[in-house]
Amino acid sequence: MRSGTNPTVNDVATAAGVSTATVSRCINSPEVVQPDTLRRVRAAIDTLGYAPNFGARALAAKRTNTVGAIVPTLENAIFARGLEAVQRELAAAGSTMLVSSSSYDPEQEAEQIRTLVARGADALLLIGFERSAEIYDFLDRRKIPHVVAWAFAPDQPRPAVGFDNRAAMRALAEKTLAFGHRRIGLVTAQREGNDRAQNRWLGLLDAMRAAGLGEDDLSLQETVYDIESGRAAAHALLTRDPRPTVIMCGNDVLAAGAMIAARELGLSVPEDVSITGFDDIEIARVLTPQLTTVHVPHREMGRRAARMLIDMRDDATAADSVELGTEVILRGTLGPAPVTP
Amino acid sequence: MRSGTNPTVNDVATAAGVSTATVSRCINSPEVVQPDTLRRVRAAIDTLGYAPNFGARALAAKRTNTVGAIVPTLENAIFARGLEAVQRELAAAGSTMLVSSSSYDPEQEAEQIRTLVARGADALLLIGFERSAEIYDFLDRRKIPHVVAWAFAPDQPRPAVGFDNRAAMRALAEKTLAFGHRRIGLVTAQREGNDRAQNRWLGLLDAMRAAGLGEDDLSLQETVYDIESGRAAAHALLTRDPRPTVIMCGNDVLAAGAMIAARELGLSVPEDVSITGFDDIEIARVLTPQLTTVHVPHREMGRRAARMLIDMRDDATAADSVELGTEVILRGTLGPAPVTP
DNA sequence: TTGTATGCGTTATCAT
DNA sequence: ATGATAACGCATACAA
Repeated sequence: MRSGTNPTVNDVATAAGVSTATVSRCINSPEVVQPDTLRRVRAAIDTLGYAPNFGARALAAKRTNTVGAIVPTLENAIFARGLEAVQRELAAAGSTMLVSSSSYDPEQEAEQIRTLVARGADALLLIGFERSAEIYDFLDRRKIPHVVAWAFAPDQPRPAVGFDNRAAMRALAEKTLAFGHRRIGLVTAQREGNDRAQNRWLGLLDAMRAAGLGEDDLSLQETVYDIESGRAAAHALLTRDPRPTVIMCGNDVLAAGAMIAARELGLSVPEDVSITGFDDIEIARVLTPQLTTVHVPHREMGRRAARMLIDMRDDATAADSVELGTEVILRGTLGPAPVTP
Repeated sequence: MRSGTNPTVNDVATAAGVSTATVSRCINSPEVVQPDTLRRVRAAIDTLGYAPNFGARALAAKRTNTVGAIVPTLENAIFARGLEAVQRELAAAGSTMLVSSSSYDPEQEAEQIRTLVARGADALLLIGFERSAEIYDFLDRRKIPHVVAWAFAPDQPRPAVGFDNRAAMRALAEKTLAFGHRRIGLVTAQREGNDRAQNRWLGLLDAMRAAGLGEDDLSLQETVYDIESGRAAAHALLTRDPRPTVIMCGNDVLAAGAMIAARELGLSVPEDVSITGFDDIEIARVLTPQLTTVHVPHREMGRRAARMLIDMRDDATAADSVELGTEVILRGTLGPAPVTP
């Protein structure tokens, strides 16, 4: 009994009276070994408390069973919920998830992609399409399977699982316009380098143009994704003259901030001003009144992305992109535009 | 030029006209190599696009520069915010964070601990003290450095960074009692296997006893941590006769659910019923009125935990536990107890 | 300061 | 079905 150091295949092999190769087989393809020896080996593994060494395994098998996920932020139920689904699905397939968050910073994202690849990630989950050609080149040269989630666009060659941000926002904007709103405020994340934000903005413009409005009818504030910033941005919009009759927000978190801004200014929602969000996370239902938003199937997206990642890693043949549907959820924060100028 | 396969130390060594050992040194302790050769080697690394193989490195160095973190859930700003801090701090020290979530399930947590250890995690971040002796034995035998976060108790031997859940809840309860509340409802997570929930409950009892109340004055509902469950649990408490004059919740998410329940029942907060939370996450400020809660320094906790993990991994000498302070935040949801029976 | 040589623990190839 | 053995790519003790 060697103590102090962990048991190895060798120890197990000796204990079970077989070769190391057989031990390895018992672990990786038990179906090819005789039931009898399998039992003996497993017993040895148990009594010795053997567990394969990760590094050695990765070195020999050229695979880590690890997939990396890089999200813009963890502090947001949107990605957290999706990631939880990713992790669950990966675990079921024997893989582990490595996450990191880029703080919505392309530079950091690039660095983290490199780090995760260096850490031996077999595949990568990325959010949104927009990133530098260098990074995509890097992934392609290294042949790292990767899927883009939270975004979908028919013309994008890379495997993706997501939804059409532009169409979804357009649908919401059409409802909004149908309520008679003509002076529109938009609180959005920084659009540069963020195709989701960009497309939501474009979707809004689509609807506005179809209704005979132009960019002049839109006041816009770019900000980072947190409640306080949403509040500040909405405050700025709501103190303009003329005041927008509706504040559409790039996500529910910003919308929650906008609700606070309205409260501060003594404006009632939706009588004085309407507010809309995007994502339909839990916060949408705790606001008073509840938030009109776009429902996005985050869990489903996470699951599908994980499956795709696993398939791509095993098959190497590029998977087909998946487009998921979204749904406009009408709740109390969206009402008719006030008639007063 | 060998194509199709990644360059190795050997390739770099040949290209730079040095030995593999020197290449290794250039990467791991550049200060011991001559500036001139260092430059040559770095040039070779660049042109070849060399990156160390993770598995080989882990195998040879017996270290992965990876630390695992297991949290009860990712779908909750509480842990998400802390984890983001952990990740940031680890990254600064050249380590990567492996996360997984246990869904508040001890069995899953145990399995994930084993998985992360098998994945070569150098150290582990755990939430709360309470887990089976087997798991602690496992960690001790394997000599896996680990720190417990989100909890602190003077009598606990294991390194921890957190706060005194019991004292914090007691402080909040004292404020509540000072508002005249005598019939108290508690919505808590399942206490068994969750020392945080357990201690918050005990803290409440401490305050109640000090005020001359007993367990009879407390109605209690155990539930899982999400808004809908919080709503249901609070609904159950609020339809009891006599109705509690305050619903204290194990965290802000449950409190958000309680707010919905109150709204459903046509009860105004805090005129008809007061509500309190715990954690002070963003949701606390978007509720109307804003939520009275206990502020917990999540980011600070994450940072400290990460530092501790790194120190323990490098030093092996057990670090000292850190107790962080909390603060009762009085906001609109806590008011005087209604006088009507 | 640099090079040589060996070990790290597995998996996979090729026999048997 | 099982065994022997050669990679796998790097770090490091030891030599020079």
